[in-house]
Amino acid sequence: MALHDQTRKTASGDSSKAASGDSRHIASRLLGWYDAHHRDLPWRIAPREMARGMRPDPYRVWLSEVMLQQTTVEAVRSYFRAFVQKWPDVEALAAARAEDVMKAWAGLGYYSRARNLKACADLVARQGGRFPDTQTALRELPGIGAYTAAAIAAIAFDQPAAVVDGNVERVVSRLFSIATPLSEAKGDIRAYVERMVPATRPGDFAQAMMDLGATICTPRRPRCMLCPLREDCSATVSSDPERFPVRLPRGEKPLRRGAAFVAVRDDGAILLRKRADKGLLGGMTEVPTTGWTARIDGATTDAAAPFPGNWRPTGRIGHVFTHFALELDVFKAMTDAAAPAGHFWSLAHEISGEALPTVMKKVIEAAIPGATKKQRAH
DNA sequence: GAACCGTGGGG
DNA sequence: TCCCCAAGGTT
Repeated sequence: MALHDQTRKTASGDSSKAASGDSRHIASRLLGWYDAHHRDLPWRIAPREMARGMRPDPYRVWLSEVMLQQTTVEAVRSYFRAFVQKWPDVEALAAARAEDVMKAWAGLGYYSRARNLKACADLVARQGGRFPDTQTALRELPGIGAYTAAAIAAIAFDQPAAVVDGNVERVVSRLFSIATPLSEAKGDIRAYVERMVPATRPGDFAQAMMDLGATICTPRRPRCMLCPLREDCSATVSSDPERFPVRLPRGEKPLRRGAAFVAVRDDGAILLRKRADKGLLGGMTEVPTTGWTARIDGATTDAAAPFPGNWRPTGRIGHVFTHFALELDVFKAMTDAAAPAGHFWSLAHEISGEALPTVMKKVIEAAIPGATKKQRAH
């Protein structure tokens, strides 16, 4: 695969350090920065503790890495705390009910991660409770792809794996001013990283790259003046770092519409049902809705309501998913009917604990303000 | 390779 | 308000 021209540049006598591609130099400088400026994270063993021989718990590394897929550190913190408190090790998670795992994951998004997490825990527990320590073996577990396998191998098992995530892609594409679109440049970026990975402290190197991307080499307004790789970076020297990485323009998000039905019993219980295990919001709980392309007219509404009743409009909510936006007209009715097949009544004090994705909490809040908030005992 | 799959925060 | 996009994986 075609590496960029940094090798040639160096060989042809470019005396400046910029874009010199001195991989060893970059790694050691980055590790020095990491020792002083690393973030303190609940799943991380700090450099000083690593030096005293402490090692991260593979279970916690795995759990955090899955939670962190396409998700910010701040969003993950409270979920990670709750998970390790409920399920301290992989055997505990394997013993848990899948339904409870979905409930604990509710709100974090990308719910297939939760299903794969549970499936992975079941597998690992069945095989003795130890995670595999190689990239290849890790890669075969559900929910673990190229990135996560490399991250676990490096961080938990001290292996010199090339860990390439969005942060690393951004840092490297700036270091070498990679002008080809990111989708095409991934191979080159990986090759650069493979050369940079140090023989010692590969896990800290991986985390250092990601910390650098998250705190210094940010997508917008990078803090180049604070960057330990400033003198190695072609983007700060010769151009505008915000230009990299180059991304292709994305398409328009279509708008879908539908109606949602909040049936309320006299005691405040709400009628819910479980979604199919696969696809959008798979395995999560919802209130009954029409299809999400439906026209909002009387016929559609009556046909899709869970039962005939005095459905009254009570607002409209909007929600944006990865590849479409959704508007739901919310209808509400009081009833004392029995739950139709496939549905169940959730008592008022249970609603906050249900496996409700955010869009469904919005729907319920539109009909009954405060219904999804945790009740304070008094 | 491309589509699908959530949510929240920053600018 | 709107746009960007984050420690990606699966099909």
